[in-house]
Amino acid sequence: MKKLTTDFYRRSDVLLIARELLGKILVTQGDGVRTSGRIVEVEAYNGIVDKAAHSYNGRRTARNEVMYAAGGLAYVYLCYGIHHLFNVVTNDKEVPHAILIRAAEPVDGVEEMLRRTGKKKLDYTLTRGPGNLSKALGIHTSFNSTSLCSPELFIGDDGFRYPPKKIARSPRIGVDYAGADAALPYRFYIKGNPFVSGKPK
DNA sequence: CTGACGATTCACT
DNA sequence: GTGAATCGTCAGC
Repeated sequence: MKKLTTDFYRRSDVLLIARELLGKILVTQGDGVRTSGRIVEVEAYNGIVDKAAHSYNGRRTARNEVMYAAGGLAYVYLCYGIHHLFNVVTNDKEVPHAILIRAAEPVDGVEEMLRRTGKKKLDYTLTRGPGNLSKALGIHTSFNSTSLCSPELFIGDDGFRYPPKKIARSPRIGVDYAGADAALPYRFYIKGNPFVSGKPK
């Protein structure tokens, strides 16, 4: 499996990168244990012109500072005081694009992921939804600003590709506050995959 | 310093 | 379908 390099992340089309992340493998590795999942659902956040993004209108704070870094870093933040949400920072320095990873299919370390989440057996809830995914992979805010080429956190390509007809797009989830931008079709997911959040369609 | 709230999830009606 | 959990962040005073 090849690690994606900074060239992959530092391109300008965040929608293209989001789509290409489908089928890639998100890996975390600590204490010698590897946990990973194949990405099946993502959402793009388009910099300063996207009202749903933390960086809307150039907003720049201690929390979202990493969105302004050059692509290839992780942006992790706490939502609702409970859930750690994992994003991939893309594009060049000073262009705050990011992609939220919303769901994956478990690949390695299922036992470890069950232990972290307190679940008894593998089912669709293990890595379905951004909060659950982060919990299963052990992602927390200390990963914020970490390089996605790190040994303990990276995204790999094992050559697997979903057929284009399996890829669907839709408006993003949970961004109703964003007015007209809430309707933008910036969510990409694998049709029919049980780990994809939201209602099957 | 204070108060409002969120790129969510889960239990319960 | 509805509401609670839970706390860091941020705007405003």
